[in-house]
Amino acid sequence: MYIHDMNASNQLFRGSLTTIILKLLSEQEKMYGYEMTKKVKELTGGELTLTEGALYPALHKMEAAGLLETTIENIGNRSRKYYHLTKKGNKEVPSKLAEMEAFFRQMQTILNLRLSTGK
Amino acid sequence: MYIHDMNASNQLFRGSLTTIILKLLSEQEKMYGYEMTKKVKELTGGELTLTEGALYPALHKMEAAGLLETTIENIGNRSRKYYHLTKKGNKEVPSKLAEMEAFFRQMQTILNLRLSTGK
DNA sequence: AAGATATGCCTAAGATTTTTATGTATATAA
DNA sequence: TTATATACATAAAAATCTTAGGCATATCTT
Repeated sequence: MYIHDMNASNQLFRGSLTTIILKLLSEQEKMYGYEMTKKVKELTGGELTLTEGALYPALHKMEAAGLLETTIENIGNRSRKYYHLTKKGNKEVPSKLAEMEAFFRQMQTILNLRLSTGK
Repeated sequence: MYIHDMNASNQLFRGSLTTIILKLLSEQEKMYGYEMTKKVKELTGGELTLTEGALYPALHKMEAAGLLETTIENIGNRSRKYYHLTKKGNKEVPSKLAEMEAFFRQMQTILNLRLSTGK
């Protein structure tokens, strides 16, 4: 993630997709792509959109990198490709989250933002 | 802006440079490029690096967009190009910060991160 | 005095990631 | 029947960053 430019407020930030995918799969065991897009929309009240054009290439890349594995399940005449973390993928979860957290702290410092501690 | 991928931890996040520049200049009236790189390094204890290769093109783009204006000052035999916010640039500060803040909140929701409220 | 580092600007090639626009197919709701 | 939802995917183009320079002056070390 470099510093750059965010445009529309309903989209995601360059540089966070891998971390989001790892996080989702660390909580849910297995998910399919379309499900992830819905999940992100749901979690953010529709404010963030994970587009399929960004998601699928990222999933394929992560699979090629050995972070994810897939299993196909057929629902009636349609099939879903479920992704789940490999051992390697699992190991990367905490470090990626820590990295992101560190980055956010730094950005808060620079921008002097106040994000609710909140629950 | 979309979700994507952060690599090295010492670099900046894609999509935040414009906001950082606006914020710095909203606090300091005028700054020159090199000074901004030092400021970011200082603010983050050396953890984030604003590279000149990313910064200068961004400054030029923002100037072309009418957000910034420049004045040259000569210090001995060397010159500095100071950037300052235009009226238009000034108006964009709060909305950009709000956008970034909203984005961070959403990411916290998804990633379940806890950033200290702090201070 | 020489050499290294710091200050200060800049660009260009390449890589990466995302946007936008499609394409295909099945299922369900209007 | 038509539109929307589900579900996968790719490809061209745009955007942004990394890396790697280049140039010039000033200061600090040895």
